[in-house]
Parts: sequence; C-alpha cells; structure tokens
Amino acid sequence: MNPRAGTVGRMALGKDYAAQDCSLARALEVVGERWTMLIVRDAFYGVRRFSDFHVHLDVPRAVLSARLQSLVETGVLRKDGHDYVLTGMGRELWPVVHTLARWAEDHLSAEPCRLFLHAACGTRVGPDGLCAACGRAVAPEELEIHAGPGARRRTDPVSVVLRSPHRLLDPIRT
Amino acid sequence: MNPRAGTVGRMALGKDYAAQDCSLARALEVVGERWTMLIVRDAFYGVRRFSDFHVHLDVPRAVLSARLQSLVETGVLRKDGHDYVLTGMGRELWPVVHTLARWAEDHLSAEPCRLFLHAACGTRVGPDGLCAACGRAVAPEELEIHAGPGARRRTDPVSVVLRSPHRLLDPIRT
DNA sequence: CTCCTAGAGTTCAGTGAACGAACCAAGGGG
DNA sequence: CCCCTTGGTTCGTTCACTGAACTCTAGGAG
Repeated sequence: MNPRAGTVGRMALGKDYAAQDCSLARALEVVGERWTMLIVRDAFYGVRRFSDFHVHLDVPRAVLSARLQSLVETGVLRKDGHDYVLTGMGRELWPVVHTLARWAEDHLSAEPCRLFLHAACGTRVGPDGLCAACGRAVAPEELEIHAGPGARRRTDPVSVVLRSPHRLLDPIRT
Repeated sequence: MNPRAGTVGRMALGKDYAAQDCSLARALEVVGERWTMLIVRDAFYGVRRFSDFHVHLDVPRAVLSARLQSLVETGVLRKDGHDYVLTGMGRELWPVVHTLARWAEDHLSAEPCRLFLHAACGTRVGPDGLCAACGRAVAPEELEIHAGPGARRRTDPVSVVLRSPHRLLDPIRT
C-alpha cells in the first residue's frame, strides 16, 4: 500500500465535515488537512520561516502558503514579522502530536527518529506524555529533542539543524 | 474560513509523506486521510457495520470501502464477518481521538456533544484522559458515552442510538 | 425453486484540491 | 543600478474525492 520511496503518491483529504456533530470533526477542519499536522510539528521543533518549512517538508509553496494562512486565521499560529509562531492554543496541540507519533513508533514498528527528554531530569517521556522519573506531564517547553536511532539522513539544512539537541519551541537558526 | 452550513466544501488531504523522516508522518499515512479518524471514532462509539458507518458519516461508499480496507490492512481494524472491529492497536488510538476532540472543545468554543464518564465513578475524564476522581488514566472500555449539551439532532438511526448512554466499544444495535 | 429485498460493496463521469515549475515583488548588498 | 535572497502567487496537469447508478451475495416469503 505504501509505494516505494521515490514515488510520492497523493491523496485528497478533506477539510469540511459540516454534517458531523462532533468536536473531533471541528478539530479536523483545523488540523486535519494534508500537511497541516506536519507543519505544526515543525513549529514545535523550532521551525518558523516559510522557506524552512518548505525545505523541510517538500510541500508545494502554494499549499504551504494556504496552510500557514489558515493556521493563522484559526489562531494556531501567530505571524510575527516573517516568523510563524505557535500561539498558546497551538502549543496545546503538543499532546496530540506526541501521542500520535508515539503510537506510530509503538505499533507500526517505526524506530523513533526523535527522542523527547525531560530537560530537568533527562528522562524520555512516555507515550502518555508523562515523565517516568518525575511522574508529571511535561510541557513542550520543558522537552529537549534528540535524534533517535531511526533518523535517516535528510541532507537539507533544516533537517541537519533539527538533529542537534535543542529545546522544543526554541527557534532554529539555519 | 469555515463556509456556512449547507455549503460543504472539500479539500484534498494526502496519504503519503514518503520523504518525511518521522513517525508522525507514518501515523498520518495510516489515520491521516480524510474521514479515517472519524471512522475510527465511530468504531470506538460501537459502530461496526458498513451501512452504519455510511449512514452516520455521509461518506461516499467508495471512500468508505477504501478506508475500511486500508484500516484492516494496517491492523487498526479486524474484519469479523460483516463487522469491522477495533484491534488492540486500534484501541490504543483512543488517547489521540480523545485529546483532539477535547482540544477542539477547549479552544474552538465548540460545546461538547458527547461526554465521556468513567463508568466506575461517574466522573468526566479530563483533557489528558485522566479521571479527576481516581487520578488514573481510563481505558476506553471503562468509559460511558453520554450526549452533551452541544449535541445537535441528527435524525439518522445511528445518531439516535449513539445518543443513548453506553460503554465505548460496545456494539450498537440499530 | 423463484422472486424479492437488504446489505455490502464496485464502477464511472465530473469536480476540485494538490502538485510543481515558472513567475512576481520587496528588501538588502555591492 | 543590478543581483540575490526571501516570501510568496499563478497556472496547467494530475489525481483523489464525490455521488449516482450498478452489481453481487445472502436470506426470507410464497
């Protein structure tokens, strides 16, 4: 079902779920379109500039532009000069991003390519977002990102910078 | 950005993120396409039959068929006769579904249309999936679904049945 | 045995979103 | 003034979603 690398298939996702009487549907109208979740993830990793998102995600400029605008409109991102920065509302998406990523690692036999360590104690947070050592939930600002064993070597400058350990939400410099 | 009710816009979402070196991208290849997350949600609510998914979601039969097959292939659902049932791997998506839904309620000013109560104590679980009374994470089988204040009245038989309180994962009968 | 119906899909033409390459605009050096 | 980088927009092509019509199979009723 997954075409080999090189053939990048496409599929259409949807934005509207008008008939659905459910807050999950509302959420998916905001972050459920193709690429949107990966843009939010990159924002957590410290990506802020249009060109950095573009280089790292290989998403068409037109789509990236539309997604960023839409995220700003809905209040997930805020535009600060040429930077796109997560708002409070956006930062609260961290549990969603982290839980989904951990689910894939634990059930799709995907080796982790990034590890999230509680900066205060160096412990890797669990699938539930709790620090095993401290027993508390860890906010993204308190997490350090490290390259994991499954990290394949993308060579674009953004990928390179993202492999060096840093705090989540800390802006990267390319 | 959200068109008024009646105009059901469409957008394309994608399935492949071949170039992405990230387990989140792997997860989105499985559950990131249009409708897929809502199908999984319905499965948690107790929906199991093709026609019930179809009636409740208003998704084209062709798409529903493709999504169900794909979810079976990836091991999120298991086919039991004419029933599509969540596997263990599928049930572990509950935190993702619940966190996303709660995020929308808390940040998109969407009134909850469904409440999830810890069956053992009747307490509504928090955005983090923890029972405030018991202090523990609650598995979906331990949750009772109740209609919330934001429930608009869809009149299809599946929606009607889903408004009566029942355990998550308990098959509904229409 | 045959007809009838319901459930579970498949097929297919039309539409619209994503793709990607080319183009445009503004700002900063040299 | 010209060139280069950043941050987009435009536009033709491709491809997934949509919705309506059609098929297939399994039960019942007569």
